[in-house]
Amino acid sequence: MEYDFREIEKKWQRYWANNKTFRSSVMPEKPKYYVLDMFPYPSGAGLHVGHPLGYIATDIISRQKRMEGFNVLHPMGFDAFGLPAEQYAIQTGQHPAKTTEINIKRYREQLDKIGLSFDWDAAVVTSDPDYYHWTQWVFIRLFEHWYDKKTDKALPIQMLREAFAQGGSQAVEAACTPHEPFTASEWAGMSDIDQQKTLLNYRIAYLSDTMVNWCEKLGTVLANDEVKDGFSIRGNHPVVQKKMQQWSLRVSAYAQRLLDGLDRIDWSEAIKETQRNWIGRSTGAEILFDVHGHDLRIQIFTTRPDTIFGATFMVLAPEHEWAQQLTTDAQRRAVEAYREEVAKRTERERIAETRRVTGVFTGSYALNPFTRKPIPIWLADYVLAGYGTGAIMAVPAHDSRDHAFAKAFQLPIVPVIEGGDTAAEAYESKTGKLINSQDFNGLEVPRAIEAINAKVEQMGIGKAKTNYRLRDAIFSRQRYWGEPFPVFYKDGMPQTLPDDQLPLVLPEVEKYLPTEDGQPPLGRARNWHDAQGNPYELSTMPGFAGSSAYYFRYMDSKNSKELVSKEANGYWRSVDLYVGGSEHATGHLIYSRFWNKFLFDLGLVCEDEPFKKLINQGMIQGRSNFVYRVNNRKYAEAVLWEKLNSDVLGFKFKRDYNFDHAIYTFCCEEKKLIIECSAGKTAQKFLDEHQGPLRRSGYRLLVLSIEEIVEDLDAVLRRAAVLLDDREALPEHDFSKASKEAYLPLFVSKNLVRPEHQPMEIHVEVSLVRNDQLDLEAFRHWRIEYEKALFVLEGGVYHCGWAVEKMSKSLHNVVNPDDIIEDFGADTLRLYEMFLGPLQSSKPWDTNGIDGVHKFLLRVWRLFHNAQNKLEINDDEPTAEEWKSLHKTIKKVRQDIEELSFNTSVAAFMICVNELSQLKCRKRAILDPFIRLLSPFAPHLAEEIWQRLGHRDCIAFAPAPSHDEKHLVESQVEYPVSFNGKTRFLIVVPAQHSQELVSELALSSDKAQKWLEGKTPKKVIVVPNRIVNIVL
RNA sequence: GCCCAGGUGGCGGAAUCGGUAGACGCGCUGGUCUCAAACACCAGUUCCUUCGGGAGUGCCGGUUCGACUCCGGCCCUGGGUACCA
Repeated sequence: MEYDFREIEKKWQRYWANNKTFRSSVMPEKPKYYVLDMFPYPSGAGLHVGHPLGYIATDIISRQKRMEGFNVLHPMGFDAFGLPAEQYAIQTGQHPAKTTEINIKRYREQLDKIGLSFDWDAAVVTSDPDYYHWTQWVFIRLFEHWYDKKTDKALPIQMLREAFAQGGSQAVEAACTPHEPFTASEWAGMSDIDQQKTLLNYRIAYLSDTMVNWCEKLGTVLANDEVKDGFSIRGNHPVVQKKMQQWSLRVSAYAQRLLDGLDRIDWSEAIKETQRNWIGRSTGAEILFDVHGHDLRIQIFTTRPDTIFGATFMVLAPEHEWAQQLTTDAQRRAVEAYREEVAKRTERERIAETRRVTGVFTGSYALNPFTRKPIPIWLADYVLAGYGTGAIMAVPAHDSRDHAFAKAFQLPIVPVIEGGDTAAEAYESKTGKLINSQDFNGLEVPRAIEAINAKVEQMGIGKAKTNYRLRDAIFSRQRYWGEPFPVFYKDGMPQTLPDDQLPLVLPEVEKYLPTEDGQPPLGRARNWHDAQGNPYELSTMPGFAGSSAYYFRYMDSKNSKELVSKEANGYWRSVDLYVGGSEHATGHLIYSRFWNKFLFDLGLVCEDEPFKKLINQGMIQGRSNFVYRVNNRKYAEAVLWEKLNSDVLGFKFKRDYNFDHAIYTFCCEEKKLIIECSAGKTAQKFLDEHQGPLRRSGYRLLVLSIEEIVEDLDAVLRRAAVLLDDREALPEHDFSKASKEAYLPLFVSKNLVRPEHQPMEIHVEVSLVRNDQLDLEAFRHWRIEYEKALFVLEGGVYHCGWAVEKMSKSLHNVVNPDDIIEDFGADTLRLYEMFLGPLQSSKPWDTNGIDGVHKFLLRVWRLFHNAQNKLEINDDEPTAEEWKSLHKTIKKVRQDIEELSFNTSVAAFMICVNELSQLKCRKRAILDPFIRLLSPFAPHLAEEIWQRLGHRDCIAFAPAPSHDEKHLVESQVEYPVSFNGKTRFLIVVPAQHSQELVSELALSSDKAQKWLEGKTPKKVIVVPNRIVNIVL
């Protein structure tokens, strides 16, 4: 083999590993570049070709940056805690650490084969105690801090204690769980336990009773981003709402900063928008409404205080704390029934019943603070307890949900903004003047909002308020395979472990299931308590715990004293380029920004955003292949009918011939011949029953087995022809052979399939198909039931159908990178993944196209080697043409790399190689920079050639070539000449010609005369170096 | 429903400060080489055509000397989100 990629790739992968070529360290004299891939969860299935897409892209960037003189940090690791390993452990008893280790090993092998320049010395594995030591350590800081709204940062709990001692709860403005206010003396009078309970309302990591997403099947709670449509994202199991004591992280405290930070980072607008929606900021007002006959004031939240005169009723969440008190005796039974019904309903049912309006009247009335008119108070589940104040003023005229509710329960609809037909539907637009609003009539909406807010504040019944949809993240999981909390309980109150006792290592358990009394699996661990016998927390941390600060550990992964040293963090700062899938938009990418900001507040890290630039690589979809299994009988009848009907036998046949209370498949009336198709087994029986009666009526009966029609249609037709020829001849029948193997699977090539064959589309393993042609032998061996399959071919081949679908085992379209590397090499795989299309867009994988890039690499090899496969290179001075080919490629490729447009840079390389091959260029001055330019894309090939060229250091750190404009200047310009915008011909003009001269040359050229048709042009436009357009 | 991304040959895709639409590759067709096949190499390949040319970047309209690119309206596909007041 002239280009022996197997040998070359093995050699250089070994070289890089042995020499630790890509090991990174702090080098203050060099500029840094930190490029990171979202680390994978090592699943049992291994990598398919879709996974390394982003890794290859970041590898090209890393290699390019190294050659540009940057000190590059390009690490990889494993997000190793997770449900699949634990589910597997439950099924098999195998320790999840064991399977995880095996899976990691396999991932590592697969990644190594691709030639990725990772610094494996910096690798982290989240399930490694040396790693989760720091996850636990950060958790303790989260527990030991609270969020101060005045300085807008996290502060130590000790400061909060001091503030409470001095001025009670009024002394601070903190992000906290709502609770009764207390004075300094009340604080001083609290027991230690009560003080601890109170502090939990403020801690950033806190324990509380909250409504959680409980997944019975997984036996654990899930965060909002782990649930979709009432089902768990992992495993698709039903999820219900349940109140439980759980750890949470006060992410909501950071809502505004998480929102503001988005404006300072270079992420795709789509992801930023998703995060903005998830954070869900809305500005409005909280307003108190008196309750008629009660000494209560209900606080509502609204974004439309301008519509307060249209508030004709009030709605509370069914779980609202005052729902009971507000219920009158007459309504009590109805209210209780409704509250029970709502509580029982699962999240899933609730979503399924969206748009079904339900609710119940409490019997009480609130007073509209402006009109003092009583308005009924209802309970309805379209108002959520967890948002705003859990209560709204309903304005049916200007809110569609309120409108639907008012319609359903015949409540009044009063328009207060002109411009809509509010009897029919809600007018939700914020344009128009106020009506029915006393003093505020005539004001435009924005002005009215200001005016009413001011009035509300003046009346002392409310104030402007901003709300966020973003909820605190539930942080405990009732599972085994996760980070243990560094927490023990004393007198029922949580306490964190001292730092010197970290890491708290995950204990062994004999079974990975919950205990008999419903405790999490850690309830099975022996001695799961501290030295004093205080029990440890039984929950473990969720998946996102380990991935929220991993990018800091890479900076200083061996540091056993700190999360990250000041020095390492100060040098690497934050990730310059982060690449991963967009599915993490609302999970990982929010949580890690939150952790980062928290660590920033504590002065532990120097940047408040972790990922400067983010790219979402598109999914690689699978390309499935199909075979078409047909109904044997339908197929046999169809092909036979096609022949009989096309008159090849010279007689007219009828189909579905009705005779003597029976329907026969085909009949030639003229010759009184009936042809019947029958499955082999039943053919003899059919013959015995029908032959006699038909003969008596003067008909002859030819029974054909389906098998013989399928196998040899011509022989069948010959037999029929004989019978048509000779009136007297009796058909012969021998079903002995056919009857044995009735209905062998029959597959018809794609273009021969007809709907009347009743085809079934069957996914076939894509490795059995090449260029959409089926390997029949391999297919027969694929499945035992296809061993004796019959095929109807086109031109000797079976053509498969295809479709683009998700790459998945069940669709048999998974392509393994190892196989591609075995057949074509890692450099070809790398190049082809990039060539497929833009990094960010989804595109189907099609192994068929890979020959193109492989041939390209072969041509590169031949550029340097002669027919004897010996390096052949000379030191001749390149021609202008050769210089130009090289330098335009350098310019294009380097610009494309900056823009992450790798598909076009591969195309540019191909063009360059085609040109240089054409020119038979073997000049060192051209090929030496060329191979350096190519090296980030095809590093193995480049290293090998680089070494053969006589270089002793490896190409990975050779200087990147840069282009020189002087080689790109043109002496001649080719102008397309168009008439009325339609291009007609080209003229070649010296580059220095003026526009007037170009215009004259265009008009005077021979070809122009034909298009001018003697007319004088109205106008001639010359765009320098671009185009000439003649307007007639 | 709302938000985002995207609709270009048989396929993946290229070209957007408006300036030759279809680069590059696959596939296909023809040719050279070969006993033959594979490989390799060369030529062709948007569609229609009366071989003059005409049409063409989801659809309709607009701006312009000129529109895949800008503007208005609509359709379709993919993704996200869903009673957040």
